[in-house]
Amino acid sequence: MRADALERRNTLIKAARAVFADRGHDAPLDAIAAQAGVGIATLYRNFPSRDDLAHAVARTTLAEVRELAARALDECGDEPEAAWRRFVEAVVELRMGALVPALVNSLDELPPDVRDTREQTKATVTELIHRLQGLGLLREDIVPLEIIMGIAMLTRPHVLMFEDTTANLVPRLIAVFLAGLRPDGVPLPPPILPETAVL
Amino acid sequence: MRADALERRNTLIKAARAVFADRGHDAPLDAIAAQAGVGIATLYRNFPSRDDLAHAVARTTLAEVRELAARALDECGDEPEAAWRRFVEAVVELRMGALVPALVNSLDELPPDVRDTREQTKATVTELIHRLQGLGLLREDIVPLEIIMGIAMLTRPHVLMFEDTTANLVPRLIAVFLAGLRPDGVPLPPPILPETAVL
DNA sequence: ACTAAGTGGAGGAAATTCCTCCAGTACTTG
DNA sequence: CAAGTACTGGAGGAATTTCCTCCACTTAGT
Repeated sequence: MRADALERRNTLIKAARAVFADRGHDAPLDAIAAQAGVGIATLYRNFPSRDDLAHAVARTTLAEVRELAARALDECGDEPEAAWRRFVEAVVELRMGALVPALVNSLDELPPDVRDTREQTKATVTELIHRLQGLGLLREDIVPLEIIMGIAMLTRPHVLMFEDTTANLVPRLIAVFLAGLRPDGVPLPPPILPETAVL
Repeated sequence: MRADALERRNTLIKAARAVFADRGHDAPLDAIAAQAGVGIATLYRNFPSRDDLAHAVARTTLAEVRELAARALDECGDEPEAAWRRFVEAVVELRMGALVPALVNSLDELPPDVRDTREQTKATVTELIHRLQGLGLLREDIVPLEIIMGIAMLTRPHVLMFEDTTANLVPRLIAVFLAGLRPDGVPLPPPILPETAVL
């Protein structure tokens, strides 16, 4: 594969993540090509179907989250509090909410490698959160999935996101959510474990 | 106006709220008519434009929220904690997230009566939250708008919402959010007040 | 400098959504 | 309970959006 072609391919994946996050999984593919500054044909050549593109987005994003969780685990020894904060900030930045439709719409026929990445990411994130629970930084009565889903929901696309006046809103809401995750909060009703989810 | 026609009109508004909440403000009007179990012509006769319908949804929903806040204020004397819980539960049930696009897309040319209802609702909700802050049940470093927006974001439509396995997720996330709203949580960064918002 | 890999975007096909029209249905009133 | 009129449903053509192929042209790599 030619070097410039590979670069364009990666640009497309990034653009797709942004557009899926902003306008949902049904966003016109033309918009993604435009966002990537690339012709529509280039998109179709790289990703014959919408699902191919969605899976590529899932693959890279999940890998990034895994990477972030692994780093946070490393840093847990020294400064667990800061490590957790940085991890959440980075995940917020990734706009994971964009992944939900891609992963859920076709959980059954998910390509094996995406499925694997998902499992690995899930394992690493779970380890991180259990570690933090052990350290008394996160409440015990919550499962990792719920935390990730909460972040995903709060960072999903939103009309107001494009307004300058509310640019500050999402971080604030995340902060409240994180405050609610601390162990000194009021107890939660017991969870029912979902099978199907982003992570 | 004939009695059955009025009833259909109300059914349409409820259906529109549900469909807007589930599929966004751009949902096809046919879907709303279908959800209401009514012909498309009936929808167009009652609401010539999409905005007319959206405004009707906003009008009734905002009025309902105001009603709920007023009731919660009444009950604050006896059992403020339970009053707050019931208020939030009811607002969650209303799927306020559906309103955001309707109110924001055209804040300028919002019909006067909707604008008025919005102001009144805003005032009552603000009073309720200030009261609860005074009672030490809610943290002081947050503005009413942020609370409502948090609930709206967490109750927005979501692919997973339709899965039985995750039916339990939203209440849990709301519970975490509420826990984060309690005054004993960690302090939040200072807010920047948004001008434009649901409430 | 040559060649094969790669590109953009025009534009017809396909799908979706809009919205009018009118023959027919069913409240209401007397 | 009959008459009249307010109201209904949904077919279907127009308008819009989205898809996706095709090919003349460009450019990276050797």
